[in-house]
Amino acid sequence: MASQALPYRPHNHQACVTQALADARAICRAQNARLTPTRERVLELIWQSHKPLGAYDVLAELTAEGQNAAPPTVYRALDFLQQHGLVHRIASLNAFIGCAHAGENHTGMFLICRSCGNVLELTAPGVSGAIEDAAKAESFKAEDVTLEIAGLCPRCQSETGHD
Amino acid sequence: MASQALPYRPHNHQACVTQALADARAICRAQNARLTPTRERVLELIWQSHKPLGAYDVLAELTAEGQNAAPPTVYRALDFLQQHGLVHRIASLNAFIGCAHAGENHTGMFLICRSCGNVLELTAPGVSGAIEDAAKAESFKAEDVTLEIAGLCPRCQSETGHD
DNA sequence: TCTGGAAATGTTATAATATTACAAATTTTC
DNA sequence: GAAAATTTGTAATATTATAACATTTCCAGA
Ligand SMILES: [Zn+2]
Ligand SMILES: [Zn+2]
Ligand SMILES: [Zn+2]
Ligand SMILES: [Zn+2]
Repeated sequence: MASQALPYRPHNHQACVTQALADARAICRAQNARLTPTRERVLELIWQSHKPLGAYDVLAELTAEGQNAAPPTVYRALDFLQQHGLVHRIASLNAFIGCAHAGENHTGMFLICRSCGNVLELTAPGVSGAIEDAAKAESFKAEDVTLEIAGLCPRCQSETGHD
Repeated sequence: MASQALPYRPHNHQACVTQALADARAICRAQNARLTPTRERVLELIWQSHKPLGAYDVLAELTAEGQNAAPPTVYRALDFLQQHGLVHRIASLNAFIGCAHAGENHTGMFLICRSCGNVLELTAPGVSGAIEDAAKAESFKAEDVTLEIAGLCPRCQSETGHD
């Protein structure tokens, strides 16, 4: 069996964060986009863990740090990060998570554990292909796909199984 | 080419509504669930068209009709209808639409036109299968799938093409 | 037909998420 | 350095959803 994906096992998460920030800087530089301090800090907060964070959770952190922040501060930063493919919004949770495939052209598919809250972002060509085919069969021009699967991650399945 | 799906062409929509209500009554009877007047009226309002309706749109209608309605009135009715598979919530729109496959065991896939607002609910076995495979590959136990495709419906594509 | 419990509804208040509008400051471009 | 564009500050408000508790309606069993 393949080793479990990152969110599902202990790992040096700081490495995830560092890598994500480095990627983000490179992507913004390449796109001539300004990763300002607030935007970068919001991205870092979003990457705090593999669990999605609500906009108002981000806001609370910024406020706690003494930043002069209001809802538009956060939503603007999140809009910027979304537009540059650095974070995703999870519609079924009204929350945001760092993109695990920033820079790659991809359709995110999210496995959301209802027990521990961790989210794994996948790129599944088979799924994307099947979706495109289904849309094409209806002559529908697909532009944006929201695909979110709620359930139990491997770790949480085994835990309940041991009760 | 196959004829276009219902939402995308003129049709006797009242027939859709009548059928949906008849199906709902049968399903509730079979499940020993009470399709009370408010619940039935909410379902009928949701079926008003093939465009999703917000909870507060429903509320406004009920109020206009002189019903003594508050947000919980609507959300309770919607919860009931969702639980019995009669309506779906579209997470990316915060809105609700009548289920086009009530009674069938299905995973809804929604094609949402960003221009006209119509939504087509599909059942695509190929897509469901691919999603299950992808989840299984991560040892993830999928329980609930949110699949919403935003784009342009056939009608709206041809209109923009003629500009 | 009474009656006790369950289910549904009424009512008020509030929580949680997101946007509008306009002013001020900063950065970039020329 | 001035004009233009972008970003940020600030206050108010819109939109979506839920909590909490009282009241009513329904229905099964006595
Ligand atoms: Zn991604
Ligand atoms: Zn889990
Ligand atoms: Zn359905
Ligand atoms: Zn359309």
